[in-house]
Amino acid sequence: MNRNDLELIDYELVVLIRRSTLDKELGGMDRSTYTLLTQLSKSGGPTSVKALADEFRLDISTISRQTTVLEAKGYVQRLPNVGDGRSSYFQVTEEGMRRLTEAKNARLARHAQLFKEWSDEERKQFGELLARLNRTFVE
Amino acid sequence: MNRNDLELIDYELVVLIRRSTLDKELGGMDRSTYTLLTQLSKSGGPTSVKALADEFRLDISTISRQTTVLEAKGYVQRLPNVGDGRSSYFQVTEEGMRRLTEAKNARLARHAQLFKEWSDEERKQFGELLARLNRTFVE
DNA sequence: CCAAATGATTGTATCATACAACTATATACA
DNA sequence: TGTATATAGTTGTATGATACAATCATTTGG
Repeated sequence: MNRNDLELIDYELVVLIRRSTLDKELGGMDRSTYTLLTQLSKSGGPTSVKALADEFRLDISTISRQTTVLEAKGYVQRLPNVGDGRSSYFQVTEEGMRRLTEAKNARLARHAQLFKEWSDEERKQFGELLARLNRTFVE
Repeated sequence: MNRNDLELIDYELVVLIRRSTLDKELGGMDRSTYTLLTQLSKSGGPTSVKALADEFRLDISTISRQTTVLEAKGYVQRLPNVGDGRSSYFQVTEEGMRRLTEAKNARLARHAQLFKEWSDEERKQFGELLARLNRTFVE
């Protein structure tokens, strides 16, 4: 394994993370709202606080506060979990989906700009490599 | 431009950033220490608080506190700026370099593990694409 | 049936950050 | 040259995201 390649990846990941976390908003929506809504809209089934906490590797209390905010904004609604009275399920509301779509389009427009000099092949490959890295993290 | 490629990149970047920011430490060193030391060790010349703040796009006050911590730990030392009495320059100490090298090696070992299933070509390409993206951000 | 486990909420502490106020120094120009 | 303005840095204060602890309600297992 070529050490230089690893060093480059290491350094560029540090830079990327540092820069990216400076963006407090994603497409005009704060980061936690965007990621939670994205996750809720992608996850097939009903999703509890616990499930979100596991997915994001955040404390249950943190997710509990975030979902409370989302609920207050009307972006998600709470459904009773008939099988377990301690928890409930969240699902994205129509308003939430509308806002998420707006935010996502804003982000895509920005990314289209960022990647406009790249070839189709490069964009495709970059996305695939990122996905592969993320799937590896999970393990 | 293929919208699906952009969507994949968009989503995987969100996931990557979210996951990565959970790591409060990089190679046994907290994130700000690691990034500051890396920057100081890479930047050819003497580096002021202002220069670091510009580079990281953080407030001067934030960098001021971080450098104070690094100085207290003995990882950097302050040199007078003879041309300007308001500011001083920072440089990494031997101890700082030693600790940074340790941390970097720890990170590289972890990355070697993460990327062990990748081909040489994929690692090389991923590093290059990351670097390209980061250089584009700057503009 | 009761003890232990689990999901969620809320209180509290910590940390990274930005902004504001202030100090010291440098720069510009009248 | 002297003064007004700009700039670098530090410190005080506020905010937001987070973890941990305490607590409550409910579920599960012996």
